[in-house]
Amino acid sequence: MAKAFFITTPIYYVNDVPHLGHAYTTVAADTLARFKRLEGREVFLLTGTDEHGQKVEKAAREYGETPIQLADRVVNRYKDLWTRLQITHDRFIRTTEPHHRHAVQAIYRAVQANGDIYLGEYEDWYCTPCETFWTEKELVEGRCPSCGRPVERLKEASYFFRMSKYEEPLRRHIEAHPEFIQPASRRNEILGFLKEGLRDLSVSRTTFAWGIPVPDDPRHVIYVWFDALTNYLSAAGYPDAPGELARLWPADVHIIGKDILRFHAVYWPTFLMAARLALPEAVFAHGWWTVEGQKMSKSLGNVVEPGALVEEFGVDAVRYFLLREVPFGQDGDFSRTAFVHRLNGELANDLGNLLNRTLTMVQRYLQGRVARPEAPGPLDEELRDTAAEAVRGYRTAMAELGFSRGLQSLWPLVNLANKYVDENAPWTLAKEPAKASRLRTVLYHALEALRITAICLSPVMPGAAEKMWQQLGLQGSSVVGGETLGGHRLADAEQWGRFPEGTAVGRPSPLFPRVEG
RNA sequence: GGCGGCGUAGCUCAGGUGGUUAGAGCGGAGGUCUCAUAAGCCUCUUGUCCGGGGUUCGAGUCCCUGCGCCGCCA
Repeated sequence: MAKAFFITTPIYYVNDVPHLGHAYTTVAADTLARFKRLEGREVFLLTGTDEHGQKVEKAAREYGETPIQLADRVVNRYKDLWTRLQITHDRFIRTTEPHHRHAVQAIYRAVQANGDIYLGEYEDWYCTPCETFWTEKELVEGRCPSCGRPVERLKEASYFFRMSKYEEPLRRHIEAHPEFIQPASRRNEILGFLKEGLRDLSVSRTTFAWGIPVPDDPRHVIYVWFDALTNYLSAAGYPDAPGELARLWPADVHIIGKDILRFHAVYWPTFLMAARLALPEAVFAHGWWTVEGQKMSKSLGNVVEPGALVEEFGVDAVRYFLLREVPFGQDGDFSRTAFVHRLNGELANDLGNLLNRTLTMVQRYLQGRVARPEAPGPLDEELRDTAAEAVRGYRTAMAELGFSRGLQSLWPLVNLANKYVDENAPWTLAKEPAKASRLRTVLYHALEALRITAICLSPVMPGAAEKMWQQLGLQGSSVVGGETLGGHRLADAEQWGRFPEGTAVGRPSPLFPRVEG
């Protein structure tokens, strides 16, 4: 069976309330998945939740629930949001699944069998009331960052992973594979981190119980990152479904936020090396959103709730803004004015209005019927060539996860189509019977630009693309559900002149109504 | 403190290996069409390219230095 294009999001901490950052990562991953399907690839998109750890244990106690009861209840916050954001994941994994537990213990044993696990002592700052170890860096003025009380130096028995052994192999791998850590600035950071030397890593804890027991020593729970990262393998069929594993692993890209880069670019690959498993092709760390210029935080009360945005502006505008506003990999700012500008300027005025005016003219001047174009003149050829260039730029950018560049490369086509309509003035042609053939040609080409644009936009704005498709009178599809438009592929956007003659276009209806600032 | 990066029009940013009048989008000013979501289209607007020094026939682009900002690490 052919290798599927395997994309992952992180698994999100089940007890967190989903915010803009979660939505961003997942929308980006979904867009890449849809783009790859549009290219004709078989895709596997994985997301899920991280459900172990002390915080869940503690929260459950406060609610008078068991940890799994809590997880079962709050996991729906993510599932519901992904439905609203039209995420087309193939699998939603939870680390509390028995299969995952089995996989984590299996990879632990594999690492152990390789001689890379040993018993040692973990020492750090400990807060007794919170039953939590903190690193020097996490302390706030030398006190517990959670409760503010004094901490003490404490040791506990812990199993260690011989990560230091893999410092050099990892460095060589990163140097030999420039695409392994993206963007390049993050790659440099990791190389810098490696330069200071890798220490062995504590991979078990005894201070809490809610986790996966260490095989043969159940007093210890496996370190949360060892547990969490393994989801990428357990969801892919490791260790008991070798056929599925071969179809999926290695992952083509782990899409993550920059805050968890080190776990993915250092810990994870060294775990895999020790378990004698292939490394993922790439880890792509995106940036962070501020809100109205300020850091998002609970205390500031400015946490953006993605569901509310979708409610107010629609899922397509939200997805578009997130991917268009900021080059993927860089930090960005989410502001209401910026959002409204993008929505009104690019989606309503440029794109939506182009669809609307074109369809109105086809209805009015051609009785809604798409007719065969005559031989192309210079203006027609310019539009055709611009379309080809737009799709080319789009395709290149999207394949590199350059979502913003990908969308940007489409707009010269949208803008030229508007200009093309103005220059050819169908409303004037319509007054002269002798120009009937030219009139049909001009409207045909305007529709053709819209057809191509709809195909290219479908990974980013599935719902809007589908509405465009329907208004254009083209054959039905279920883009929102993850299908491509009418089964159309990117190849269909690369060919000019495929709009079927005789099509009866639909009634125009504003695609993106303008909103008030 | 160590390593890395950045500082270009009001705003956000492009500007491989140095070469004629430094660009885009947004914003702002004016004009124009009427098919359209008070949309579209056209024209125009401004830059000590952070400061200083240097290399060069020639530097936004290379080197040194100062200032400011950011990231990773400690």
